Amino acid sequence: MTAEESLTHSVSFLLSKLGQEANGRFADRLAPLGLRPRHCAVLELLSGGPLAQLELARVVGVTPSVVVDMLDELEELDAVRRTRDTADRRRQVIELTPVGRELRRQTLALARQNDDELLSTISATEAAALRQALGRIATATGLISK
Amino acid sequence: MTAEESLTHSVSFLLSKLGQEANGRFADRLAPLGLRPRHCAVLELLSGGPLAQLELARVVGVTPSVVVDMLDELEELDAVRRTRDTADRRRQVIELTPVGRELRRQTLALARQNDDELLSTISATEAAALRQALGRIATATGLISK
DNA sequence: ACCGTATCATTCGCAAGCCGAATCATATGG
DNA sequence: CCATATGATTCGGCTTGCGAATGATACGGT
Repeated sequence: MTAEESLTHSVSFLLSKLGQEANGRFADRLAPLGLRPRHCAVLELLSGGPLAQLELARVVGVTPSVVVDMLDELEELDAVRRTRDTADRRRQVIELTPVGRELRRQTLALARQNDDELLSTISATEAAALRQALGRIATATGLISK
Repeated sequence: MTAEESLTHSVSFLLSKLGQEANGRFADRLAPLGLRPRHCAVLELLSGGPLAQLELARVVGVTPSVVVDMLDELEELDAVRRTRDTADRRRQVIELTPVGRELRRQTLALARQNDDELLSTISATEAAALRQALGRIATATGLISK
């Protein structure tokens, strides 16, 4: 019963395992849309307004070259539009298209489904506590913006 | 305040992100020992007694070929010993060496350190709730054995 | 006792995902 | 007007995992 007796009961281990699991399931749900989890963060960010690629890279936490690939794929789906910034023609301003907005709406619904599935085995109060604790840690470690 | 308004507040997203973060930090702590997170699960399992490689693969949730690599690395560190099963000479019986036991002890300590760091930003009661919720979900989804 | 089939470990080549360095266009300051 | 900095892009490489062959050994049927 002593919670720390084994690695498999450490929060770090559980977090890592469950994180993979959650991500995998989410990926499965996303697949029919032609999206992968990492695209969702981009759609999410862009829903707040247009951004330059470097900003996107910084906030999402990946290399600029990765952003290029992701945007290529999103552009392929007509989800985003790249337009040169007229003020600074080096920058690409990335903007959500109506298709992109709709896709984002769907990813949110799928995320909720995924949550429901994952949390179905615990009580509502436990789920609420979990959500709160995760949110607090994520903000404290700077993983999510506000 | 409505928790589901954005993707970044879904449990799936937070779990995935924090899982990566926890894993990354754990990996950093492990690096000086010459280990990576995935090795820890193996050390942990073997601490319960010798196992065949296929069993290891099944429980850890990776391909047999991956187990070969991991064991090669652990053997390089003198942490495990491979011996042919005399009853069935196809099987390799994997056993922890004293070095392996010591390494496992250290990985546990590092996992605790990692937990403390991650949980330092939330209260003890929140941390307990988090640990409980994660454990429940992990067992329910069959991610950890008992 | 022998042969075909199944099983375990291992090797090998492959694909995905991400990074860092090099490149090109454009901007900015002296 | 030139030197330097910056944004996007391309390219090559590294890591990690998988799945398909391979080789050794076991096992069941005849």
